[in-house]
Amino acid sequence: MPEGPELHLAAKFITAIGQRTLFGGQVVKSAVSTKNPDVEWNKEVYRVRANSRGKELKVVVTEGESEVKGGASLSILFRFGMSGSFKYTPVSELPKHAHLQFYTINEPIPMVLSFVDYRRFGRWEVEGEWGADRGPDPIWEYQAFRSNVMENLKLSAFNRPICEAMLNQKFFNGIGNYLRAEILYRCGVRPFDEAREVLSELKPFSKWYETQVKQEDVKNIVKQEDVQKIVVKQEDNKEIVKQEDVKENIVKQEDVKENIVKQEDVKENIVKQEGNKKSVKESKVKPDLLDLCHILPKEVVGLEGGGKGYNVDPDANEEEYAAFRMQVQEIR
DNA sequence: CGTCCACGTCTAC
DNA sequence: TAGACCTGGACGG
Repeated sequence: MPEGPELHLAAKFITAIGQRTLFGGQVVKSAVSTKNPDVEWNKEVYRVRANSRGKELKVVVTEGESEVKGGASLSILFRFGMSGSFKYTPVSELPKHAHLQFYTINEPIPMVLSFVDYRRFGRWEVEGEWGADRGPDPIWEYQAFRSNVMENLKLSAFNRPICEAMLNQKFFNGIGNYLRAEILYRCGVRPFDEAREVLSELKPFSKWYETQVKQEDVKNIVKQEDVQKIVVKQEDNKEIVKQEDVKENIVKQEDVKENIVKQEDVKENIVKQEGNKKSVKESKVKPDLLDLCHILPKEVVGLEGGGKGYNVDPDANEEEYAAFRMQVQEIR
């Protein structure tokens, strides 16, 4: 499933668990996982935490009950492929396709944190570094992300339709098939316009982001957008997002100047254009395509847009944590 | 039963 | 720039 936001949620999930839970023993690899390396790690007690960058996630294990200077540690870099996820379950309910397993100690019930990946397209590398061929994270390194695109528009990577260029992880690390479709849809850019042409029109520094930083008004802008944005359910989402649909439906556009997108077959998902124009006027600063590469993933993660999403507050109390754990034993 | 489809890379021609 | 790499769910006959 995983695009940038899901990797980020997975990292938060792992870290939240790691703050409460002691792990111990070996890191176990499933017998069927032959392409991925063994993880040489066997400590009586260790901690886990994780962080993510685009479509990569790093798990760090450190020896002992608390992180001590000079203590042994090891990091594992994951790419999730099409179906990777982390799950936290009782050992007695070890998920099918759990290809790498971290076992707890001292929990009421023995628990296991697993990298689950039924298609096995996912990869991990021991002590792997962030992919040198992958760009900055649009959520957490927005300025760097934007410059990386704007300063490289001359490259042949931008010689292609914007919808293809947006899957290039060298520039759009964390953007996948679903996000690129949603982003294009939201900013009314025709998917098959040349990337260079679309992007050359943008400012090197985001007007939207400047406004965001300066004024605390931002919330209002975001709110306004939220009000008339249609929350597309995952199922409906798939409808729009299929490549074929993109081709067939988004290609027809009439009033380019006003960014009016006519999508004919995407019945349930048409945002009324009137509403759109209105919002553009009211909010003055309309997020551009690159802004949306920042905003949309952020919304998915639940940092914006009304407190939806998993509440993985590391400082939550035990009760909240228990509830959270029951609710979300899986984050993709 | 069968065919198609899936939030992603990889590498071989 | 096609396949290859995988499992399994949805849906058709």
